[in-house]
Amino acid sequence: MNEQEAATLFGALSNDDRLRVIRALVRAGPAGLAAGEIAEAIGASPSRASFHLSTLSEAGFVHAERQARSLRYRVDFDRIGALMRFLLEECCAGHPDLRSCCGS
Amino acid sequence: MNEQEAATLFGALSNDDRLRVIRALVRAGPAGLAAGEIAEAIGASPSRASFHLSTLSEAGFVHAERQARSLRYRVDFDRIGALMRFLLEECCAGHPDLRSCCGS
DNA sequence: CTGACATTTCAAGAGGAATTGAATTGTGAA
DNA sequence: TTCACAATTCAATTCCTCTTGAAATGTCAG
Repeated sequence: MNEQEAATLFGALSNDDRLRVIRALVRAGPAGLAAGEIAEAIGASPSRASFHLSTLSEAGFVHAERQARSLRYRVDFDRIGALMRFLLEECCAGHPDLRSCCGS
Repeated sequence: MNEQEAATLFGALSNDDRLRVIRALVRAGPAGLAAGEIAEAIGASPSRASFHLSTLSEAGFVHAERQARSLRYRVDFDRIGALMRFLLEECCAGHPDLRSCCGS
């Protein structure tokens, strides 16, 4: 992960619709949510939800799996963790002041 | 911190110039860096560096203090930590899979 | 095969973000 | 005061992102 890639990933998080998508998917847990359910959950049209889902998918924050007529999305925690690690460790050089960010 | 604000803050991180600025400021430590030094460090014109610094400053990730003819910038770790906490705790509901992100 | 449903893709337009170089502001030295 | 320096601000341009609604794709039931 370099600055270029990290910037793209942060860009995928820089939208409140997309943050709501992630939140909804976290709430849904391992079962995930169908695209239509996500659209309804965040109050967006199917087309708009699909646009944001493809951004999140390209970033690797979510993955889709076809299930009958639906596409079921799940969140990828590892990918989110990798971005956090970049900012906290690589970028911020493991600065002690940031160690407390995880509430540990 | 809500999704709207968090999205804005992630937007401030969604640029490789600005990530390099943060990295440079972290390396500089408490002493901080003058705007001109930052511009040189990231290989940008003074005007371009200033543009990105103002974005980071509005987001609260950096703060400036005048020192003679220079403006000295420092990174705000608390602000970065607050955003991380939002994603990890608020948005991601403290999901166990993300607990490992700080390498603790 | 036909029809209905779930979702994505596409084209067009609106709005915001980034880059450039010139002009401006603020600060200090002589 | 005058000059030089440090940095920001501005205007113009370009580029990218987002939104919308219509059209296309893929999937299944009858």
